[in-house]
Amino acid sequence: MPELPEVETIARGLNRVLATRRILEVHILGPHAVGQGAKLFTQRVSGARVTGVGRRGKLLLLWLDSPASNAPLVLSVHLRMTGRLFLPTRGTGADLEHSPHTHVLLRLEDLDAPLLFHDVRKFGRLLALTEEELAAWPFWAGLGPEPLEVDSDGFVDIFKGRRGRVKALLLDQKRIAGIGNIYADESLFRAGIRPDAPAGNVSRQRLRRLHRELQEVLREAIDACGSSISDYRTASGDAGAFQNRFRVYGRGGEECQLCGATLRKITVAGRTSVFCPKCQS
DNA sequence: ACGAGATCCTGTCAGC
DNA sequence: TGCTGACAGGATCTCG
Repeated sequence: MPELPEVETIARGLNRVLATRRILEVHILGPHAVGQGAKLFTQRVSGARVTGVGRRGKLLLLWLDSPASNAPLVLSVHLRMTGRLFLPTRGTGADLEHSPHTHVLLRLEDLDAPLLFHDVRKFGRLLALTEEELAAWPFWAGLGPEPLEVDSDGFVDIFKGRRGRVKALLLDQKRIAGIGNIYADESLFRAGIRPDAPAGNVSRQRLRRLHRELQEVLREAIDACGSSISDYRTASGDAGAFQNRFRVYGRGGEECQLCGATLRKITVAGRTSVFCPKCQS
């Protein structure tokens, strides 16, 4: 599931290859993938030049100079569960160009391989927006701070006086952007906080530790090019490596690496959550 | 303000 | 072998 480190890895990889290139052709094979309708999307993206690729939360952002618009446009891509935006190479994903799960195909100047949007579960969406439209998009406007930019005090304020469970707040993109199930569970384990702890009951000191551990696990995961557990791949189609360093995610029933206790699996905020009953309180 | 549950979607896997 | 049901989860919605 692409979360902040995975989207960051894809953005960096795509930026190296796509920046300054012009999009020559737009092929929409699965119209559901384009939230605003295929016609407007194609009109805006065709002929546009990519000026840069970035990220905000879990959103992948391609900045465009488009002949269809006087002002810059942004191509926003939310990968949700199984979405991938990548350039197939001979070794990786070349066969996916003709996959029934490839919903958008972009041809760029001076690139043999097309840029593919591939998404088995069809939850991902692409939007080509003006900056005004982006600013007016409720999801965008409501995004919380970036976890690698928010300072300790700002982070602690997210939880202060709240009755919700600490993991539910971590997953809420309006409170803090870019965290999903993997990095919520991993950071809570490292900070010694149960996922179902009421946020208001967690001490300020412990929340400061969560801030440090969250930033640390995100940086480690970015350095490892993200976690590949099912469909996620980097922009060039390679697997990430952080899945080999999970301490709790996906390990329910196994022994805790720190104390040997059996890791418990519960549901919090509708998500499977794994934690150590001895190390996390 | 919060939580629980349903929704969307399909590949994978356990169980019979 | 082949079927069935559970499961995975990000965002959004409704209901309590």
